[in-house]
Amino acid sequence: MIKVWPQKQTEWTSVMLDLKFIRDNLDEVERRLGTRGGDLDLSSFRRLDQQRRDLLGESEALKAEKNRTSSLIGRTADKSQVQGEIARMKEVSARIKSLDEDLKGVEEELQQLLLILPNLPEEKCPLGASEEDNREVSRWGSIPEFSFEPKPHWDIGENLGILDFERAGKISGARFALLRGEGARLERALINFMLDLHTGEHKYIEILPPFMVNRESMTGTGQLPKFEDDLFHTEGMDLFLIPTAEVPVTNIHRNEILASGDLPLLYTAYTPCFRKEAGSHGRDTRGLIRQHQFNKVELVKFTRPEDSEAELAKLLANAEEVLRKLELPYRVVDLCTGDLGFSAARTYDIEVWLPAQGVYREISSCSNFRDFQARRAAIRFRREEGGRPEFVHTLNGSGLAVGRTLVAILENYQQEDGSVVVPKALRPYLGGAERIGG
RNA sequence: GGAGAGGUGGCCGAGUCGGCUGAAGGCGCUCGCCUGCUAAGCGAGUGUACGGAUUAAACCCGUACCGAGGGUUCGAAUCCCUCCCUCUCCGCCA
Repeated sequence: MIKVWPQKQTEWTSVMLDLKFIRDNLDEVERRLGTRGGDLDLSSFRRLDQQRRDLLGESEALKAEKNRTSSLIGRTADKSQVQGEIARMKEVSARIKSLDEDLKGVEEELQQLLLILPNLPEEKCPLGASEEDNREVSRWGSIPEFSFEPKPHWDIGENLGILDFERAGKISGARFALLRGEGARLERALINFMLDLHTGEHKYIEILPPFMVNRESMTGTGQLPKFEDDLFHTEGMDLFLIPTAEVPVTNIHRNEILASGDLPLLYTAYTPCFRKEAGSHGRDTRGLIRQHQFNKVELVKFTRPEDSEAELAKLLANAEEVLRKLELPYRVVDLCTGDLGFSAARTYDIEVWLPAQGVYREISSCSNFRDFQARRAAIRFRREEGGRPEFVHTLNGSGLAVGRTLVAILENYQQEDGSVVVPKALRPYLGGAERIGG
């Protein structure tokens, strides 16, 4: 059904948007990418693209001549008759070599340019510069009322002896946490609860992928080359710690051609995630919200192009279902063009209510990448046997960020006596316990 | 870490002292024929990317691709160099 790993490298021309599409729609591409804000310079594209095609044309014409003449030389028994041809071909070969060197330079320049171009936002995305302009699309659940001053989760957790930031700091440093006893068990319960829900009710296939990946995988999903600074890199082996399961799971089918009948393909994976959080100094310094290492259950889909929009809605609903079952209040926002991630064409964030801060905080991000990652990673499918390969659409979303879910439970279910009630849906995963502490 | 073997099309598998091999042969698959049905049999077809041409796609023309990159040569799957990967044995290890 599904083919195994081919060895072929991704064609460099498939690094972003269709080369022909950019060429033919330069103004539209410029306009739509412009809605993301920031600097955008496509002026060199036209020049490089034209140079490339000129060089390619000249080089290939000479190669055609070389092939013809060499074949003639091969068929001539008496080589003395073709000494002139041989001498001429020697010069043609030198010319080809020179052209190809120029071509290689131009293509590398073009590739550099294309690899750092983000995806085109969908036309339906709200226009805007920052998260201020995101559009709220729904709210669910009722915000809990407290007869006392609700505490932040770090106080609740430390008081219960289930969260230990101080010792984590000693062991590793800032932005690390240690879970203990019922805290550790709660985290593990959440992972199992989420995986069971997505594999059982939502029919995703469970994956346990490698947590370290190579450069090609990181480039395929769009983390590289632009965001290397955010990634942990291993010494000596050129491997990166994954910042999300999206990377290894989407790359499962890199350089593959799937059958139409395989789609949509649904995967879910629990992994730890590792992020440098460079550039976020001073933000969320307390608590579990922003860590160098955190757990996440991810949902990944491969779909046919015409299905991806509907599949994004389902993916979002699948992620929302986790919060509904846990009875945690949340809202969904439609990210504006300026707040979209590099690879995403459309993104819905789910934000859970955190009483101590009195705000909604992101707990899931569900995106449609359309063919952006599929191009970079060469993930294709055939509509029918013998048909031309087309790019699939890829999607993914958190289902959910486990640490932040634990935060939400501690804060929303906290009691005046310092104990925390366990959501009903989670009790079977905690030996039936109804409460932590107290 | 040490020793050895190998990487060819969807798969298996040939490639002679470099030349007409995108690549024999087989299998699979698709279409057609034949046959009460099935099986067998017969015939044809069956990679991808880029560029050109085209209103556009297909067809067509050209180029490239036999793990990757470089070299020798008029010409390389075939010769040389470097790297990567896989397998087997030994060692080490959860």
